[in-house]
Amino acid sequence: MKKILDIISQAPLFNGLSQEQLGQIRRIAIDEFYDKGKTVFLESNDCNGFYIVVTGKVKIYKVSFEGKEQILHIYGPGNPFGEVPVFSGRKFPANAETLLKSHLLFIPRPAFVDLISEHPSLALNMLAILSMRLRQFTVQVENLSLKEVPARLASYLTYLADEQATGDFVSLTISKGQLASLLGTIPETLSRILAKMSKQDLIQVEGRNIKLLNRNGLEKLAQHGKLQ
Amino acid sequence: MKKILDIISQAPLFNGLSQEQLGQIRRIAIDEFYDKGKTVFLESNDCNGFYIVVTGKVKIYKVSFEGKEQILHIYGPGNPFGEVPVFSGRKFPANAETLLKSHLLFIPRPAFVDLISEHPSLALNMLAILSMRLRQFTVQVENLSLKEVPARLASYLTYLADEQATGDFVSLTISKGQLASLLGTIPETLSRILAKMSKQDLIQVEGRNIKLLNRNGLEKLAQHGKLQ
DNA sequence: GCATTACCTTGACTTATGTCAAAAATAGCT
DNA sequence: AGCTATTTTTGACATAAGTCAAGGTAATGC
Repeated sequence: MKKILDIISQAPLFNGLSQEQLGQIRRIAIDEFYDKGKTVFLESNDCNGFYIVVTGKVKIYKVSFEGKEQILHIYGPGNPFGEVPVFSGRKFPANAETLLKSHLLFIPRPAFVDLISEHPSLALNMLAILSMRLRQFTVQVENLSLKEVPARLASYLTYLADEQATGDFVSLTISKGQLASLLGTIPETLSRILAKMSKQDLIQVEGRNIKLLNRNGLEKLAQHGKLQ
Repeated sequence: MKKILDIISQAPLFNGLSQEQLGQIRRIAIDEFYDKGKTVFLESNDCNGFYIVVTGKVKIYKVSFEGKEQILHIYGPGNPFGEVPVFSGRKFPANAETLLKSHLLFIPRPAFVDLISEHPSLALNMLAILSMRLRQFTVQVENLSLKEVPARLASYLTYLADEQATGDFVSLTISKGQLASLLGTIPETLSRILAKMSKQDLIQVEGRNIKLLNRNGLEKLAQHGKLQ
């Protein structure tokens, strides 16, 4: 119980709220527990609230008619998701599924809209979160439309290295198949490109652990490089 | 002067605001006038406010290292743009350029943040707008990653027909080159696909005017069809 | 009205990436 | 550990869409 309040108190969405206000949030939130690989919602579902990840991991994704999947986001502890229909009405824009056993909080729409109307800083926090997501989407569209798969991969690897702050060692937190889906490609293509990048001594792959051997080369590739 | 207040009073962002509040907005807004084809901002620029289109048209776009352009949005009268850095800080996520001679309002960040803190409905309006944009981005990512160009085009044409509510006649409001950029392709490819769709009696093209001859076929193509 | 520019179309060619199939490696389970 | 299921890799092949280049059409300005 204490742990939950810890996590939500550190979430950017609740940044700057008082203990009293956090208590209000906790009181309207409903706990939901999911096993790995379970659907949280589908894009056809109606929505009357949004979710926050307490523990675990959730992917937000679209699927084509032919069955190809594109991951839009992967969210971990502290991240809210499914808020779009709270403010714009209508259905969810995509599907959500757990990647791990997960504990989620469900925040019902009406109670949250009341809260946000009372607390301007909550509204500003939510505006900041949605703005960050718009920013991420512009990067994703840019990557999909203007860059080839090797550049997207290089970009992801250097991003991960920065995030994990573990020097030139990176460890994937998702399977390579899921990474392919996140990068907008398929496992076969990703596998081939990892092999090529290894052959050119840009990286060294051992399962999910990847060592970046030539950070500079990767960054160039991420911007505009070709892989021969 | 009266006309400007008319336009901003009808913008979804200012939905439900009183005359007094609209007057406040007008007072903090700064008029800017641009010729066709002028840069409003670049993604490297710092931001201390956002814009609203009064008249004209603005494209928001990214450019690859090789010079290929991807349009993210096209905004007309009443639409705000460039709000992302107002709430998330940092630089603009993309570039903005006028497609027509345009009259814009620039809303300085500090004054707007004050207003939004005072008026919860303004905050909720902005949340609704950002949510709609996130929704549009999920569609754009889906289109780029999971659909081929013919499907994207068919999707755009049926969308336009619905929006223009002019039966099966559609008229492009942008050049075919810009349309190619919006769909994430190049003019040559778009031209070929328009020719193919004409040959299959799906559409009939005369300059920027397109007649949809087989709405059902186009809708099927938009979902999962192949064009032979 | 004509010239200049921008826009659009068509053709021949290249290439990145997807498809299908099968083998290899890894992870998970009893 | 040993077996199964999943994930990953590799190969041969197909194809959508990009590149380069040239010609045609439409629009704009003097």
